[in-house]
Amino acid sequence: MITRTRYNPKEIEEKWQAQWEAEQLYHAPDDSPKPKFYNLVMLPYPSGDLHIGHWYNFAPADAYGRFIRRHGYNVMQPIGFDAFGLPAENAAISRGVQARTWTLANIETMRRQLRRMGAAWDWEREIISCLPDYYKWTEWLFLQFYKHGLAYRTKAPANWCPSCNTTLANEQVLADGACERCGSQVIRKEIDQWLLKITNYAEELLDFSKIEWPEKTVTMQRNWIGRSEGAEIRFYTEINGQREEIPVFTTRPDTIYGVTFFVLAPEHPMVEKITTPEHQAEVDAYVDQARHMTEIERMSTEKEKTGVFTGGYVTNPVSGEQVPVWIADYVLMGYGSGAIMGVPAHDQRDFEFACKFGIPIREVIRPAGEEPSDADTWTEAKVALGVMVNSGPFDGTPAEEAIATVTRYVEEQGIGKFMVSYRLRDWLISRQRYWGSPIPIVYCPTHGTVPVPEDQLPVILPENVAFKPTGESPLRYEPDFVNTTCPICGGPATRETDTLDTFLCSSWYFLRYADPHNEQQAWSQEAMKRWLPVDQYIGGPEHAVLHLMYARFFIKALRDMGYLDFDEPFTRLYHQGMVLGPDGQKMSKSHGNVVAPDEYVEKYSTDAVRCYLMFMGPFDQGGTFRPDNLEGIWRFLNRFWNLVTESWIDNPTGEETGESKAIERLRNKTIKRVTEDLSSFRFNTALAALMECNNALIKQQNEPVARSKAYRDTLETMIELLAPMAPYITEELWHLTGHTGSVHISEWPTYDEALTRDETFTLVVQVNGKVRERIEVAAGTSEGEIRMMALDNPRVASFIGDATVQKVVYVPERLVNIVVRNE
RNA sequence: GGGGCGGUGGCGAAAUGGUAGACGCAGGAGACUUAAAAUCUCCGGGAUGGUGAGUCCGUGAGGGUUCGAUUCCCUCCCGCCCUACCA
Repeated sequence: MITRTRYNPKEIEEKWQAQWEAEQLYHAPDDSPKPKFYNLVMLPYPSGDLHIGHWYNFAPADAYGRFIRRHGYNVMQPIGFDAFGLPAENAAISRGVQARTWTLANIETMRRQLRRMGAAWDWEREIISCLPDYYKWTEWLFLQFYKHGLAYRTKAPANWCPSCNTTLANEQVLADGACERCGSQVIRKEIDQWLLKITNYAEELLDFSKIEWPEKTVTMQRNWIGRSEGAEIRFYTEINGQREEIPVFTTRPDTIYGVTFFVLAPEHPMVEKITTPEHQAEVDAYVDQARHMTEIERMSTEKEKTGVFTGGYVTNPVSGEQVPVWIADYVLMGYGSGAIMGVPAHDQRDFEFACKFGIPIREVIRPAGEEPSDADTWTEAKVALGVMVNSGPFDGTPAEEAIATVTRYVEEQGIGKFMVSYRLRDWLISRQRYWGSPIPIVYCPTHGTVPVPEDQLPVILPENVAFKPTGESPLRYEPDFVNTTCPICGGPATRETDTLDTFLCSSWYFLRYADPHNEQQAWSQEAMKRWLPVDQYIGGPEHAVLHLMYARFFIKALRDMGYLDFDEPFTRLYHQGMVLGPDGQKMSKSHGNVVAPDEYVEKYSTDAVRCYLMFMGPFDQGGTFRPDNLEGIWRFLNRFWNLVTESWIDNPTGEETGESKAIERLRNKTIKRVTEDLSSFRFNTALAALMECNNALIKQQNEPVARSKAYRDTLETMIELLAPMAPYITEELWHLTGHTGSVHISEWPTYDEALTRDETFTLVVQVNGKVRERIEVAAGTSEGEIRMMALDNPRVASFIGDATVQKVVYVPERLVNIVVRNE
């Protein structure tokens, strides 16, 4: 027996939150006999506020996890915090609070917000990457990479942000050369740094055959790795009577006879040797100028080509011709060999360079059927493949064979070889910052670089540090941290004071969720077997090439070290869209259009906000947050609440029956629609189906059928179907209608395919493709009868008139199209 | 420059070869109310029509394939996102 009540979100949300936690309803036990499903969202940074973007990611992901769980899976849906990183440090500098204190306070706030969201998080598995029980294993992982030769230290040009006083990965520098975090202009600087050899895995990372990922993400990773096939050809010169070779990488060895100049990157070691005294000053000035630019600036295509002649010459090993050597910043030290052969006729960049500096342009490739022309009159390079011309013994080699022929030739002559080059570069992981995982390395005057023994991990990050605007890690000024003893000889030694890129922390956190409290190991083999890989990963497309590639690299490297036995971390991946501010612009503080979800949770309810975000439009497309539209969901939830409670009041026992076939059909159709929609992340149409069902039931609320068992069953089914999206209201209604267990562990409703079909259907009759009549026809009527009905229909007949019927197209249960022609 | 996604009522959208606009917002009219809010009922692409049955037009523009195109193909326009001297 229930009494009439109003939908009171605050009351029921708090009640069920407490109840679920007391029951540990969302804990995924390690010993369940059910099949596992690992449903993962990207762990948030603890900024101290769970913003609308988090909601848009997490709420639908949660609905999906809940949906899967109802199909009998042991769903693991963990949450944690990516807690190292710059904002904490900036807060420490600007407000004088400790980074750790600030971070942990933020985590506390976000935990509250995450709970209120009503997602089925398994809090037992929470991880916080800035706490020693987690970063101990991040350090341990670094040591494994080091021991297996995948971590190395070298002097490397680094992107350096003068404002943040830190190095940045290429990926963290914006296209205009600005720092991703603070927007200041990034410069280049050479310092000793640690890198991981992700390039060892370039080839394997190009294999996406074992994962179901969005095509666009696969494409982005493929482009990022940037594999190109070509040849290395060694040009040579003589300096002080010594033969010196300078290799170039080219994808177009067939253009070798078109080489009219040679370019070195300004940082190329040969620059010093090859420059003649009379060009020294000019070259020095240019090199110096290049150093002050970031790689991003240098790569800007907008910029006009610059460069200077070194005075030196090299010999083309194929043609024997001597060409001048220039230096120019459009040649990058980090790609290929840092030197190129200039072929202005057939490469646009070389063409622009040659035009600017008056270097000859020589045509050596001619597309089939094209007439010879004067290269000096060209306005752009001819980059298409073609027959080799002006190429000595190679003249006449057809387009299809040209590249292979020249490659084979240079191999035979021992002056070059076939080569694959990648755009991908090693991953720079050193950060001259305090708030990150320490790098467990000690520098000993006698033994050099010594890894901290594993039994001495973790190297603890000191908690009280002084920040100085020196550009070096504050750790450098912590004598208790810096000064240590050598693990080998026990003599005085110093610690590495750089910390690890936070992308390292997030490259393995999903492994730790499977075994979060293990004090002996980063993870156990049993935990890996039980939970990994991740079945469904949901997060923003902005991580397509950073996090998602680093994580793939980690899994492959750890597999090769023997710590894992699978190849890919995330089997299926889905990218949600972006929520825009009410003005349709990207949300940002400067625009003043940031939406705070808490405000709407307060005004309406958690369920309303969750459902609104899912109803907004397709999940992968995002959309504009329109506060007015929340009204619609709010009304729906209230109307549903009222319908259920009133129905149970009016008909407490539910024993009466009546003509209810139509209701049964509605129930089955709705189950089918919602099930199919949720399976493919179409939350918007799933909710629309539930609204339609609700509207249909409300229409019949005062009719006898409302007292039927079928009507009540349909309402119960609706509670069950809505539960993944609106967990609180459905749980309350589930109990109000007499159930005892949680709706969230009830079995997902099933439907009878036969009952999803109506007894009649509307037959559309077209004449020449235009709708002319609609006829209600009983299901199962034969095709012959239907054709007859259509042709005999008086309205249809009037449109046919005297014309001759050419053809009658019949689409079962849908339409008849009568094709006629006037004589 | 390259790659991707998108363009449908006043607005968010639905329909992926078969009734265009489901569902929802905003709006209008009415009911209830002393009144307002809430709630409920009805209306709603455009043109045309004794504004009645109906007819014609309509999914960014143009063309094509098809009995039939929002959906597939080609050309173009616009918007957003990613990427960018990678030899």
